[in-house]
Amino acid sequence: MNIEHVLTSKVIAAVKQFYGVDIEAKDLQLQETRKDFIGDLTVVVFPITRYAKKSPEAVAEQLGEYLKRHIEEVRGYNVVKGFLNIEISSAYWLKVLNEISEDPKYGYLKEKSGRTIMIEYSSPNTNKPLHLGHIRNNLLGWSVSEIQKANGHKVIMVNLVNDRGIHICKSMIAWQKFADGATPERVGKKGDHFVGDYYVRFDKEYKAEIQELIGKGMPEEEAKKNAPIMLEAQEMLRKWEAGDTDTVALWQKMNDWVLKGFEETYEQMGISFDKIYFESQTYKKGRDIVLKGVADGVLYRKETGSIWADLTADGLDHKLLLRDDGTSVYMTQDIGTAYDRFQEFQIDEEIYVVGNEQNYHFQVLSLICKKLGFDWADKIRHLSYGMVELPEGKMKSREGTVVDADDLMQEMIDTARETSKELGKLEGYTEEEAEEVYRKVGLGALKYFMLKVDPRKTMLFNPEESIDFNGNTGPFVQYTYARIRSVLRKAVDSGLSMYESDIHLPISDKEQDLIKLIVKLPAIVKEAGDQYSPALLANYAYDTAKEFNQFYHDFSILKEENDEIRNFRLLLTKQCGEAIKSAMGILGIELPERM
RNA sequence: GGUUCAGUAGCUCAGCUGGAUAGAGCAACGGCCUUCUAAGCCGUAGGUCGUGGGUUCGAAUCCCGCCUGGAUCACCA
Repeated sequence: MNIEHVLTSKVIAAVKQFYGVDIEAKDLQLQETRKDFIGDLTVVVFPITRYAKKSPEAVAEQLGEYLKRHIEEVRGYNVVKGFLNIEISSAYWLKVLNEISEDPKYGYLKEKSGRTIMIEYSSPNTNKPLHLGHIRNNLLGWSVSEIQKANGHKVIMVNLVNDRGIHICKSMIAWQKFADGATPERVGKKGDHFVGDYYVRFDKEYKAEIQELIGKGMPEEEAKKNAPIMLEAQEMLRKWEAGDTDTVALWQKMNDWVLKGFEETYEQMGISFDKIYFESQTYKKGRDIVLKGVADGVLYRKETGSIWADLTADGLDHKLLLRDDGTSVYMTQDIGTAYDRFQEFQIDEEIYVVGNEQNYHFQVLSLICKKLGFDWADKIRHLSYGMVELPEGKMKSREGTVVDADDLMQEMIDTARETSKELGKLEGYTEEEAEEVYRKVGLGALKYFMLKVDPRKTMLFNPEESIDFNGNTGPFVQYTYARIRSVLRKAVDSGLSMYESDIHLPISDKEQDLIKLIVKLPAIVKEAGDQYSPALLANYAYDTAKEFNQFYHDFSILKEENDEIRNFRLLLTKQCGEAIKSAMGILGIELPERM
């Protein structure tokens, strides 16, 4: 039984006894005592004052006395204004620490919730490589999935690859015209980068043609529509949709190159999927559902034949669902795929990890699904995240200010290598072992930097700062963990055993603070799950690492002469490492044993 | 204009289901390597929590107005 529950129930009992009023746990405010005050937990008594008809101080005093008498673990209390600060005995914290040490996967909930959550993330286009924005998406999607798993839910991670459309045709046309039979293998380039180059090439040619037409006196708008290369791309899209054999074969070949490239990127990033959907196979979906919606009178048809949803009653506009020619649009597809997924899987929730530029889309999606009468309409959820900006301003592919995902990851690893070598770390490691550490540190820096920020917020990615391994960064947490492992290795080497700590000596405040942080982990995992926010876990890992660093600095561990104290500190060190490992592991950040 | 998200130290971010004197890191300045990893630790300095009202014992946190910035409002995806 956790001390907070005990306190809560006893306070309720006391209020009942003294003031004859029944209050509920949620009306009670029990919080951690602020650092500047003495105590561990604080009851805010202001809300109780109105039943008691006494001053806040008197109420606090009365409750404090009661708690001290009735709860063994309560060692003492003090009252400051309306705050009752309760001091918990060291014995309690030691007991909890011992309990935690028996849990091999501390921080992960053991009981299965029985809930299944589907998470769709990444969703790349197959015409160019992944960039900085995708990195945030991928890391968020992955860590949120892991957080939900840690909360005992079953998670199905899916990726919906956008492998069709005019943008793909642009790369295809440019390749046909300018590649002269080149392939990624022959050129020695990653497939997604290879294809992306032709996408850029298309844009260059397209712009040149527009200028040429304008030079001949054509208005800009018209020139954009009539540039020969654009007409070719549109023609290619028509051929693709008609199932033209050569076009489909080329499309297949180029998509395979790109997807192979993506696989490498995903692997380097440490993410994966349970199932991959391709838009080329799903883009016609949803049509029947929409037509049924018309029959049911939920949707309406215009004279020209197109089908719409009227959302003006909800403060939104009219939304197109089927074109005049009867083909689907993006929204229609999403309705269709969602429908299919709820048919195929027993899922209790579906989360889409998509940038906030699509907030409107998802608002409309859930509204229309509700109108269509689907009972799963309220089970879909948009995990919206803000854009990633650069110090110089926005990323623009046309202006060449895009930060490429592969390049960035490599740059981070290179910097980790340089820094590590400069500091003369990792002596005695083989080249291979050292490389593994550089990889963990470089990627850890990137991942932590991205995940520590509240997903909803637009974030600024400063490449230089992320490579600076000081402060609130992944490498700092990793470094702390490496030191913890080092201490534990040395303990083993010198034959020190680590048994349960049943010391009766009082432990210091610093040590108690550290235990309290360790104890908090499961609550943080739960909260992160409720809020779909890895940021909480990242900041928790940092807080714990920082607290450990102070402890490490102030107290001797291995050199402590008193066996009981040394063993206690070793156990504390070990569990601190476990807590950090769990938190970082859930975020998808690996921890090196040395660095 | 409609919808929506945000605005906290010079910079990047925590804190937001109302609670005590608003916290970190970076940058600046000053200390600490004969002692378990100095990618570290300690200290100094830095704030009208965008703004004006309201709700109450109490507001960075909740409500309303305003200001500023982002996103979005296609027979694109």
